[in-house]
Amino acid sequence: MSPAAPSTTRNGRSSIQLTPMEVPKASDVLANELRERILSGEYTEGTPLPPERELVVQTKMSRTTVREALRILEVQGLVRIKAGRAGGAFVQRPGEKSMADTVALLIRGRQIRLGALLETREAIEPFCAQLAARHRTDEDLARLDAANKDIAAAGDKLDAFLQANVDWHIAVASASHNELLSGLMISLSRAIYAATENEGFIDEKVREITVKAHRSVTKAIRDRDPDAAVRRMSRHVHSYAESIREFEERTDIPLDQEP
Amino acid sequence: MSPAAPSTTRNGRSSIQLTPMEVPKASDVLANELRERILSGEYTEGTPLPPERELVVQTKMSRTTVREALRILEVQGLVRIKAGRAGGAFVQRPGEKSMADTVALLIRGRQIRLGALLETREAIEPFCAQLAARHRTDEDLARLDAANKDIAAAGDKLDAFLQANVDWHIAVASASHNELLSGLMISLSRAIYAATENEGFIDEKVREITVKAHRSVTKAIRDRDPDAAVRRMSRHVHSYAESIREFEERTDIPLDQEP
DNA sequence: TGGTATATTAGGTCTGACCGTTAGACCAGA
DNA sequence: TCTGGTCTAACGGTCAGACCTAATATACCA
Repeated sequence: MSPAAPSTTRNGRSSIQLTPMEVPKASDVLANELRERILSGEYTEGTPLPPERELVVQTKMSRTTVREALRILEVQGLVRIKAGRAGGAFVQRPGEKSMADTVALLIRGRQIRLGALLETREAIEPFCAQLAARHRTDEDLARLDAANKDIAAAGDKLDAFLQANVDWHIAVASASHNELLSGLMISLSRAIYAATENEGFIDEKVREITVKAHRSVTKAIRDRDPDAAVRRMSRHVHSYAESIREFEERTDIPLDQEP
Repeated sequence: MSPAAPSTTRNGRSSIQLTPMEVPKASDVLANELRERILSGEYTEGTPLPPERELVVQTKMSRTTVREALRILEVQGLVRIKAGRAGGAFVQRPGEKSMADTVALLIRGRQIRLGALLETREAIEPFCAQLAARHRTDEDLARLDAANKDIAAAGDKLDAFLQANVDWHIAVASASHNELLSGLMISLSRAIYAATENEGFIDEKVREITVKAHRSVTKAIRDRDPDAAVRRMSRHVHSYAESIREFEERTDIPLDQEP
């Protein structure tokens, strides 16, 4: 007797079950192959892939297909494509940029509230500060100090203030020496920047408080005091978020509100 | 006299200054146009874009160009392309999936340490639990309970245990009702799952502790007790991370270590 | 030596054709 | 009435070949 003979239903039919099958497209096959080689480290950063016409010869695929595969990798941030002689597809490791782009798409596409962005920052950034206090280098400190200087020098120029503000937050994230966290923070910072740049709530007082808070967190990081860093950063981002929330209530113009 | 007449240099040439200009590719132009329309909500989810050949007529571009534009949007998760009759490009909002894919690429591409993943989870998840305790619905609770049931029923089947584990963590994230945070957690959970599924450190004791911890966090969420939720979750993910770190030291096989 | 033409090599775009898959309608046999 | 076969139209997927455009290497000339 066969060990696993398919049983039969009332129709007398075999009850073999199949799952929906996927038939990959040629361009996907090539893209996957190349992606695997890039991620495995077989091609190091900056290595040029063969020219399109050469890939056509090697793969026996049409140029259309080859180009689609390259376009996929380009959008995923795995290659950078240059035109002209000595051009071609150059291997690139995905960086904060592709991450930030995806986050930006998610935020716009899902109409994520500004409040949710601020909440997320409240979750991540204190921890970043803690790690920064543990792992900071002198170079990290220099960047923090530079940002503090810029933000003090910004005066009442909103652009300069916001830019220096973002720079400082990114410097903290970088000092954590956790690339994933810093990538997230960079994405978040950009998104919050974009969402607040046209807001009128940043007045003299907000700027003053921000400068002070940044300095005190910077000091904790300089002194390698993780507890103080996490506490002060937590307080800072929380109060910043609160003042934005208050401002939104006050002005009664809730933007990006969920339906 | 003309108000802004360009001065002339010794060459007799006009001294008009131009900044470096970018010449976008045709496919990018179309992709940007369509992306803008999708994100602005002009096309709602599920609406089909015109067929490729129709876009060719409308845009006066070649089919090659149109297809490249659609491919870009597909990779960015903004459309889903189906072949066959009544096929075409259907509008899609970017979701956790595209986020998770990008995170996965970043992790592999940058060779991010498992330790960094665990750190990141330690940063995010306690905050998720806190929000979950505040905003949970009964539906959220049902999912948590279901995951708890599955994890208890998993016995010593590693697959089932890990899957139920991930389900529970995702359920917590969803209960926070912050789509950005939950998207991040889903990406993270998948990555940690992928990095630990072949590890032998999950023994009887680890499973037991995990089940208990999940239950206690679930209770805090059920009781709408944010403080307890954040405290217990923090303790749970921290001790989990610690035991992985210990295991890695013990087995002395540091994987994905930075150079 | 230094600028300038020219050739070469790459990607970017276009055309037109054909293939493969799918939904739907219709028909024929059990 | 169910089941399967067949046909057609409407899609995306793939292909081959051509030409355009940009960037650069290189030879050339003042």
